[in-house]
Amino acid sequence: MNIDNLNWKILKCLQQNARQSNAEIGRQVGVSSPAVSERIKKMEDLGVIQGYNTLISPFEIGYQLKAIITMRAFMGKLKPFLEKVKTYDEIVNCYRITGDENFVMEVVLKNQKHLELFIDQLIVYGETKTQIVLSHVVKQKELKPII
Amino acid sequence: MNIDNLNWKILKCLQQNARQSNAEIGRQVGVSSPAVSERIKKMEDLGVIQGYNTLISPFEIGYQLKAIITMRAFMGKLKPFLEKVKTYDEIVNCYRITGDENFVMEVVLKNQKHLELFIDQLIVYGETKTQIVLSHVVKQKELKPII
DNA sequence: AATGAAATTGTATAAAT
DNA sequence: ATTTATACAATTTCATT
Repeated sequence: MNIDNLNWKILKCLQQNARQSNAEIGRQVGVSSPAVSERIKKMEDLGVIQGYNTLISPFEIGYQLKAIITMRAFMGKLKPFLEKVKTYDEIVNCYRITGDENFVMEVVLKNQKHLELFIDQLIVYGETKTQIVLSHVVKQKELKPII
Repeated sequence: MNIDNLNWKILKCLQQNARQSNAEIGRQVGVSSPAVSERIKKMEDLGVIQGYNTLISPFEIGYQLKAIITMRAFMGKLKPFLEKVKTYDEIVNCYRITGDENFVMEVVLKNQKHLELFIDQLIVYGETKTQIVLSHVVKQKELKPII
């Protein structure tokens, strides 16, 4: 899809605050609200916009620990893990990657005990490496047009 | 903050689609729209809700590559990198982590050449390890209440 | 802390350019 | 593809419980 300047402005608004009204976006980008509405709908239909999320502070709702867990699946366990991975509430994001390791996951946990129990579940599928998150230095940075 | 059952239901709705109206959420959870509005506002003020994002497909807008880059900062380069990291448009997320390595980043890139140029910028600050993302197996999974 | 009602604002649709 | 007009829906504010 060719994303023109106006669509980029709309995407910028939506990335900053997805809950803004179309009328408010229209005011910021200089078109009417039906124009905004139609362009957003088209970008949704074409898969440019994949959804609207709410960012929740894991800490505030009781998840005291965040970790990055990298996993190298055991022989024959990659496919079973691909099925299982969707069922873990702890895994917020999981990427399949190239290299020695097969998966990198962003996980949220209540405490150390929860981490231990969670790793115990993973080691059925592969060898894991756990890195505890100290801080979120760059958070869901907005995507910009490619020059 | 103590998040009661009703707030959890509201958060569930907002996580599924942040652009739903308060009236629509109210219908789903069984309260009036001013009640939804007030509870959302309180959760925003208390930092439980940190914002509303739009999920954009990097591929559709011309970022053909996604990578996970892990970095071990050189002596004396950790603090300078903490300043610099916010300025890179390629870095969508960056976590500071425990262990041998200091940062793990999720980056979006146009192509291989862009990746090469980007890594050239990073190696001023530290030693990097790049893992190319093959697929996004679990995508921004919704946070659930802790039992 | 939630509701109901009134005023304001936003959305959706259709007709026109 | 966008605007304007219009009918309908949602939001905000506030009095009430």
